[in-house]
Amino acid sequence: MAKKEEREHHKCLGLILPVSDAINTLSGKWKLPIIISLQFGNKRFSEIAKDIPKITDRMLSKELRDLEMNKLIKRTVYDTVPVVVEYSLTEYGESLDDIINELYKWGTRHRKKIMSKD
Amino acid sequence: MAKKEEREHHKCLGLILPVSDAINTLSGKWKLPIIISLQFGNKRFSEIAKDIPKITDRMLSKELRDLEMNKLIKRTVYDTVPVVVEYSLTEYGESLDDIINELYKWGTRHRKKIMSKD
DNA sequence: CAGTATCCTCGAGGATACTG
DNA sequence: CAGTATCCTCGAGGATACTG
Repeated sequence: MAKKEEREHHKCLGLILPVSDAINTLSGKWKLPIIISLQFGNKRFSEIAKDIPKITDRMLSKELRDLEMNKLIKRTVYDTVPVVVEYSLTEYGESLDDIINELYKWGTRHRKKIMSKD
Repeated sequence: MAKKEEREHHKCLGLILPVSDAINTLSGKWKLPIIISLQFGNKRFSEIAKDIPKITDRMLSKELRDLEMNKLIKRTVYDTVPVVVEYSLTEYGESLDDIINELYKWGTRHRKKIMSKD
């Protein structure tokens, strides 16, 4: 009967849609690396830049704005002389921890697999 | 002392590099949706296409080849008349389960957050 | 230090038509 | 059914120079 396939398809869609949402919000080379850098503490623009290999100022600036709009990080300007700008994870940004951990575990194994082969 | 920052930076890099590897291998709109579809059982080309909203034949074909090259899925041709082609997850592909689960959990919450706001 | 402005490349992804 | 071939768009991301 076709009923079963239909039910399966709906269960499948129920997984695909949220996963696609996550992919869209976290897409690109830099968003997760930036989050990871901030997991090690609040940081200033140039400190994040130093943490992430090959990122350009332009991309860092762009992605920080994007992450801030999505409430994943917070930008704080301290009214000192000279001005200090600090970025930090929001609680929402911290909730990415589990995803990052799983990506880390899988990526580590994958890296080994690739390295050993070629 | 600078020693501490250096150590922190290395720990940070140790996370960023494998995560970036994972991102590279799984990049794009379609790879994880395809994997998810195959988590529900072995499927034929057109069955996967039906599962995934908006994917085109061209992209499905391209991504299937890519996933096969990375040993995440397996393509089997049955020598029947007419020929039947079936795709399945490899064990390695199944190891993406945890990542997908975390993305699903986070994506579900994120979806709700977005929906309620605008 | 913390960015912005400008210009550019290239590849992901879509549209459409076709095939053994 | 299971794709391939061709053509095209657009935006992610890089390079470089500049600024309060």
